[in-house]
This record gives sequence, C-alpha cells and structure tokens, in this order.
Amino acid sequence: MSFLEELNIAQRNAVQHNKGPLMVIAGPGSGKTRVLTYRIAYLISQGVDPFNILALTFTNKASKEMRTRIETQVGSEARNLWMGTFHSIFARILRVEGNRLGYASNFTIYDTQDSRNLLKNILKESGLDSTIYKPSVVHNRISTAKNSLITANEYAQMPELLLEDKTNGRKALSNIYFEYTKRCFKANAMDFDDLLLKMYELLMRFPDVLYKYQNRFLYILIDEFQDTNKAQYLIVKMLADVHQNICVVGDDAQSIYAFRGAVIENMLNLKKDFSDLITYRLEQNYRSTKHIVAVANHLIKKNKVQLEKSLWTENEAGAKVKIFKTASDNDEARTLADAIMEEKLRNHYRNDDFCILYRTNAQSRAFEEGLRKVNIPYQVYGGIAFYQRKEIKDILAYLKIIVNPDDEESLRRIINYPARGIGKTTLEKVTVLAHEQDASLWDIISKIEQYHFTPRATKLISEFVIMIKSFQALMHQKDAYDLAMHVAKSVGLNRTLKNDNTPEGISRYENFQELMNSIKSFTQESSTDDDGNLIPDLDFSLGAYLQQVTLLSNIDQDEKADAVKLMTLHSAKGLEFPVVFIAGLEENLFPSIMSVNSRSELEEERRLFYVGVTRAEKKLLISYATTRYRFGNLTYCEPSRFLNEMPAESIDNPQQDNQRNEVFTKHKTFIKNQINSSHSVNKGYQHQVSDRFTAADPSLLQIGMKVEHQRFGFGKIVGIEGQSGKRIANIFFQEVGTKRIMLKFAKLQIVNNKTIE
DNA sequence: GGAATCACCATTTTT
DNA sequence: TGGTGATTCC
Repeated sequence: MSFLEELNIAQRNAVQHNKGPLMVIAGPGSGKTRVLTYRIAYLISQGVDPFNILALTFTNKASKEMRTRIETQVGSEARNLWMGTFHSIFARILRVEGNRLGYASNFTIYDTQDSRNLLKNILKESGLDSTIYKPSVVHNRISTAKNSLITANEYAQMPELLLEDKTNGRKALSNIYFEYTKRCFKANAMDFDDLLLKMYELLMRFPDVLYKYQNRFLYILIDEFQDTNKAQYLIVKMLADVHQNICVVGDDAQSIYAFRGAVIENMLNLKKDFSDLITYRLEQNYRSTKHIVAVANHLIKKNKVQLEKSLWTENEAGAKVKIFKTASDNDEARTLADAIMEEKLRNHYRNDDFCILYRTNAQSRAFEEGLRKVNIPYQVYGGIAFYQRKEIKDILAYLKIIVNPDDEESLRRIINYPARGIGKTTLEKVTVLAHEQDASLWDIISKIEQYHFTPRATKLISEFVIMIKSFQALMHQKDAYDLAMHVAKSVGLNRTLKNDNTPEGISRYENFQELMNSIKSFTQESSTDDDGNLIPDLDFSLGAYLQQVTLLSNIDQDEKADAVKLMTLHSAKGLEFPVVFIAGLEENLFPSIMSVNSRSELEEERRLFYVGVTRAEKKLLISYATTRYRFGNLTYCEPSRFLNEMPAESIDNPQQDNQRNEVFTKHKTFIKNQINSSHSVNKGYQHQVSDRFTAADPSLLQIGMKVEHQRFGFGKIVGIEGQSGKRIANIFFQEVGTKRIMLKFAKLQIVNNKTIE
C-alpha cells in the first residue's frame, strides 16, 4: 500500500498491527488521526468488510473528517463503516433493539435543556424548595450517576450517595431520580446519558444482543480514548471481549473532561482488561514549531499525574511565543484584532488561519465586537447554539411531536404556542391524570372526552390533537422539509415570525429560514443514495434529522468561509490553526476559580492550557487583561500562574515577565483614575449616571432629551446603549452633583424632547 | 390571557 | 450585563 510510505515507524506499526488489543499514546500533532484513518483503510484493503468495523469518536466533525479521508483511500466502501460519535452509534443501535427495554424505535432524545425542564416540572410538582434543588445541580447529580452506570434503583440503595444528599439537604434526590427516569420512559425519551446507560443495560441483559454485536464489530477503534467515561468504556469492553480487536488512541495529557465523568484510568488500566495489549507511542510532532513544542513540554511537566513522554519536532524553531498584557477585556479584544491585522499584512495569513481561544463562552462577546470594528469576519463556535434558540426549539418541538407524540417536553412547549387557549390549569389537570394513570400526556389528551374537562377545554384540546394527527398523516407523504413548512404555515408560526419587525423579530425570522434551509439540505443529502437515486424512506428521514440535530456538538456547525474562529479551549481539542491566540490568562479565570483549590482540577486546567498551546502551528500569542467586567462590574485581575510556568527562552519578551507585578500596580492606579474622571462630562461636578431601565419602546428615547429620573431628578440623556426595541437598554443620564451610581430598573419620565444646554 | 414590571440568577468546560 | 421567570395589573 502506497500510503504506508508516508508514515514513520511507530505510526506504521500501529497501522499494520494485525489482531489483538492495541493502544496508541499519541501526543498532540503526532498524526493520530492519520493513524486511525490509515489503519481503517489498511484493514479494508486487507479484506475486512467495512460493516465489521466500528469507529467511535466524540464529535461528528471528527468522524465526518475521518470518513472523508478514508473515502479518498478506499472509495465509497467507506460509507459502510460504523463510524460516528458514541451517542449517535448507540442511538442507532437502540432504535433497533430498544424495544427489548420497552422503548419504541421513534424515541426522542432529550437534550440538556429538555432534561432540566422536565426536572423543573417534577420539582415543582413535588413542592420542593427550588433554591436547594436547583435543576442544574439535580441534573448533574443524576447525570454523574448515570455515567457511572448507577440506576435510580441502585442509587436508592447506596448509603454513601444517600448520606451525601442528606448532608447537602437534598434527601429527596433519590426519589427525584426515580421519578425523572419514569417520566422519560413514559415520554418514550432518552437523555444523553441514557444513550450510554441503556446501551449498557441492553448488552448486559440480553446475551443474544451482545452476541450479535460482538460478532458484527470485529474491529473496534476509539478516538480520544482519554475522554471516555465508565459507561462508555464498559460497553466497548463488552463488545471487544470476544475478538479482542480493540484499538484505542489517546493522550492522557489532553484529558480535559473529568468534570463530565471521563476517567483517565481507562487508559492507565487498559492492560488489566486486555492482557495482550500492545502499546505504541507517537512522540514526534508534525504540527508546531520548536518553540511551541518547548512551551508545551515545559508546561505539562508541572503535572504530577501523567504517563511519561516527551514531544519533539523536526520543524523549524519559528517565532517565540508572544505575551500581551492589556488594560481591560475590551483592550484585549482590540489588541488581538490589531495583531491579526498586522499578521495578515506582514505574513499574508488569511482570516481562516487565526483562532482565538478562551476559557469561558462569555468571553467571546468582547472579541466579536473588536473584530466587527475592524471588519474582520469571524465565526463563534458554541455559546448559545443555534438549535437552542427558542424559535428553533419551538419548530423542532412540533416535528418531534409528530414523530413521537408521547414526548412530554415537546408537548408542553407547543400545546399552547401559539396561544390556543389551553392554559396552565388545564395542563396541570392533564399532568395529574397522566400521573394517576401512569400514562403519557398524549395518552390523556388524545382521549380527552373520557375525562371531566370543561366543554371549552375538551374542544380546544381535541382540536389540537386532530391537528397533530393530521400532521402525522402527512409524515409518509411529504419529506421533512415540506412537512416542516406545512406545519409552520398551518400553525401560523411562519406569519407570526415574519410580521415581527423588531430587530430581534427579524433575526428570529432569519433563524427560522436558516433552520428550514438546514432541513432542506438534510433531506436532499439523506434521501438520495450514491448515484443520486431517491430513497423512499421519508418518514425515517424526519426522525433521523431530529436525532442528528439533537446530537450535534457545538463544533459541528458549518464552516463560514475565511473567518477567524472563536471558541473555548475545550472545543478546540483535535483542531489546529497556523496562528493561535489564547486569551484571558488570569487567575480565577484561567485557571478557573472553581478549580484552584484542588490539585487534580488544577492539573486538568493545566492540561487544558496544554491543549490550547498545542493547537498552534506557526505562531502562538497569549494575552491577559488587568481589569475585566464580570456581571457588569469592573474587577481587577492578576496574571495567571500559568504565565510563570512558561519557559523564558521561548518567550518573546521575558523581561516584561519580571516586571509584571510592577506594571500591574501602576496599571491599577491608572485605571482607578480613569474610572473617577472618564465619566465626568465637561467640567465641574457633572457626572453621568449609568442606568438600565425598562421601556416599552426605548427607540423613543433620544440623546439630549430632558428626562426626570426616579431617584436623581431632572437631567438629560447623554448616551444610549443596547439595541433599540430591547426591553433593557443602558442610558447615560447626566445631572448635577451626584456621583456615578449603578442602579437598576429606575423609572425614567420624558419631560420634553428639547435639548438642554 | 397578555403586557408590563421586577427580582433574581449566572460563568467553567459539553455529548 | 443580559436573560428568564414570577407576579401584578388590565
């Protein structure tokens, strides 16, 4: 095979490894994806049927990319591979086998938001204190249990867990878990964790099913193995048990998902479960310059827990790493935007070549503004994902109900949206009945005449049921796109969105159109086979679309052409860019304040930094700000401890490093002065009062208008921030004799619209 | 039932 | 700072 010549010895050994368990410890940039794809191509070339190969990844993007690469080597046969994310592959199997566990094949997948909404309802119905039982906390606890394969029943019998809940004042947690499980089941729904837990249960309880898949998946390959949790590992272990052809690729130094249940021990202990395990190490880095590799090595050495290895490269030394200190989050954004401009001019980089990495999604806003100002196109990954938006979720909820009417969360979302007179009281009554009858909400409302509802409620609900049924009838006649369009039109969503001419309304309508486009391209993609022939299985394609959408990760969005990429460090794993910025290197931000008190969590933060550093091919630029707005308040920030852990010889301006504290102090004074003076307008005692307020129509307000402030009396508006039409805006109110005060929701009365001098 | 008003929360990271 | 949900008033 010709492509073997492109590999180094370790890579080639791994690719050509014949049978038996194999682990490849692959440092960043060492060609791990190459090994995986070539190995799969190699297996196929050796006569292994692609149907017998299972390749598991964590993101759709990774699997898509691998499939494309394999396709270039072995052709269209690659389509037959079982390749995808853990969640999507398991969902696919559960659609076929889930009836063993009592699930119909059209089960809905609840995303995090759905799970939390359901929990919120359960908590409310049980009358539990929502300050102690926060949906997010409860959900995390349940999720952690599920990822450790602890079912609700088992949970109720584990003294340690019960005691822990009791100490935290959450005695009812076990019961909530139980109720939550029941409700999901009644709704014919699985949450993300169920896709793993139920898969495990399926294989454990039904030996014939296990046997079937053990002999289907003769070769199993796993990417990013260091991120697998207990459930994922045990499932794969069972599947690989007979043939032992398991190949895992990973890097313990890049394990950054412990908070999600990932256990590095899966990697460290693999030999215990697979005694014939052969291990190869890939340590030559093909991605980065010598300086970048040196920084990475130097950093990761500070961690105590790790497999010994050291990365090296034959690449050029390259530029040293640059560190920017900036005055504020906005200044940081400006600095990076300038640096991008400069790099583009000097070294002819494209926008595509840049990536800005940060610790938290909230940091993206400043960069977006900074890049917008200098007209650099950018693309933000993550954050409030497209499919989480309300208008999108509403449409999707209709589609989900069509596929699976038992879906409780979707039903609640749309039963009275748009308003059709089915109110809270009615819905509560339905919920209680469903509970009593041990049935789904749909079971009740589809037989509404059998229960005692008011004539009005009975009428309205049966109209709703008839409408949904009419949609369902169309499922077999129309494709997903036509059906979605039909639903949007007949429900009136289409018109409502179109007629809303506020700025948000317009963007909502655009989102709606974008969603429709995505459904369209999906139906066109999946309803045709290789030769472009139509595959007639159209109702499945709606279900498939919904599943795909739910299991999308935030890195999976379509790439915008030639744009600077903005994403969290977590999202960046597995990617590479010529020029990488890592922003916000400040104590309590990176490392996160949540992690500084525990050694292991701090080490995870350091690994995260390591991941960030090793994304860079040619240039690495790091920045920190000395002040930053948090929740609207200015806070002072200290440089991150990670900055001091970087090797001076690979840093552009190490002398700054030594002076960091001095500069920091100076800067603090400077900023303080700025705060006291910058808001004073002209001379004398005049100050601006920054205020946020509620207004039916902020666009009525104009600069210069004379107004009466609830607290501060008469003055005039000297500035307005925030989009007009928004419920909340910031106005800058100037009057005489007061200090700058931040005050929320004061009333502002327009006195007249004449400008006062 | 719907708009207006206000109180409160959030920032780790995500399939 | 921004978003959401509860309450209140019509």
